[in-house]
Amino acid sequence: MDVKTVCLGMLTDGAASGYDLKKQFESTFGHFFAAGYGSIYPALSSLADQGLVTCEHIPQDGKPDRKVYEITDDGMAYLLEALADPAPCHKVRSEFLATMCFAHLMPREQIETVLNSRLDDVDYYLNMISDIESNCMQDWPPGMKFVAGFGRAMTEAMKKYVEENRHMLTKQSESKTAAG
Amino acid sequence: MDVKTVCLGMLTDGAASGYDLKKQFESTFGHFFAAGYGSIYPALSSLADQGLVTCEHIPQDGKPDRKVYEITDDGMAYLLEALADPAPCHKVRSEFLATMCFAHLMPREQIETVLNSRLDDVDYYLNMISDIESNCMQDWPPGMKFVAGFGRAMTEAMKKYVEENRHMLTKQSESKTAAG
DNA sequence: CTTATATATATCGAACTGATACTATGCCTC
DNA sequence: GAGGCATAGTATCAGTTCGATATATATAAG
Repeated sequence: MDVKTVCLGMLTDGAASGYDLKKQFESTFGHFFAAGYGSIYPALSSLADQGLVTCEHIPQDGKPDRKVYEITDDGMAYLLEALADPAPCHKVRSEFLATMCFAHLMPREQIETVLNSRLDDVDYYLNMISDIESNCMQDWPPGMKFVAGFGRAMTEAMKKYVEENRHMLTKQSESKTAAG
Repeated sequence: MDVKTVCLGMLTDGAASGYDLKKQFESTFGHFFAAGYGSIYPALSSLADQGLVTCEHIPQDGKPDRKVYEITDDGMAYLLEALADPAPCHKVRSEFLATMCFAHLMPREQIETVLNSRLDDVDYYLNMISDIESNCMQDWPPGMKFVAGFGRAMTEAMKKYVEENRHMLTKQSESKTAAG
């Protein structure tokens, strides 16, 4: 399940351009699967080369052509095959936790800053997920509801844990006294 | 905070080889920051080139030399600078959730398989974290305790959510009837 | 009149992933 | 005692992905 396959899946909801997909990655998919132009455009080109999508060039005044991609029958078959993976992974890559492993090497104030920025990020995601849940939920399949709820549950668990356990990292005795 | 910096951080706990670090990535760090040989060895070479670590070749019978790396004063300074990032990220990349977005395109049985494999994975991580907490916690700085607890809290939240909400995805009406 | 934002494309180097290769010892099993 | 697997130890490589940047124009805000 790479960016290519996820783009293909997004196209089951209707034809779209790379720009459209990017917006969806930023809003709906952003909290569990990020992708930038550097992944999306090559993915769409490759899908078109393989005949899994068709591409219609729609000219526009001044702006570059809009390239609108649509999934084909072959593309649908390919997608269903990809969805048959019995054990799709769920990976976390956390520079935050990596940093906190070395909290004993950091001054207390720096630790507080990092923890606060994490909580800011949590609020950002909770807002994003609220938007998903309130604005667009009607037209979406039940899977999206499950995924949004998952994001909310995990993000709230993160908030709770950080708030309740941050004191572990900021007991005076630990900061700036690596040698003592 | 890339693999290089994390390796450097690990070396603050004592000199180690690439092989040693890999074992630590698999056990202690695995649940939030994965890295394979393809990242670790180039990272250590690069750190040595920059003078952030020293490398001692220890010959062995039959086996290749053990290359034991040790952090230098420059390396320590570099690490402290890297730790000063005020907003280190925490990213999720979930093929699992991406798959569940398209659950309405999958037969019910396939969805069940995916959910069960997720719960197996959850148990695997809970065991890993229990090992961390019971075996090695004494000698470790408070940051590691925080990080292990974080992993436990998040993994338990995931388990709870999946168990309580999986029914959303497997109502008969939704499976195999994308056209109906 | 300048700056920012939105629309829309595309590329590139650096980083990372996952698999594989190579060598040697030891242990288990058929 | 031959084959397979685990452990110890190194290393590389193709394919993906990330993050930043470039190009071009319209429109809104200051």
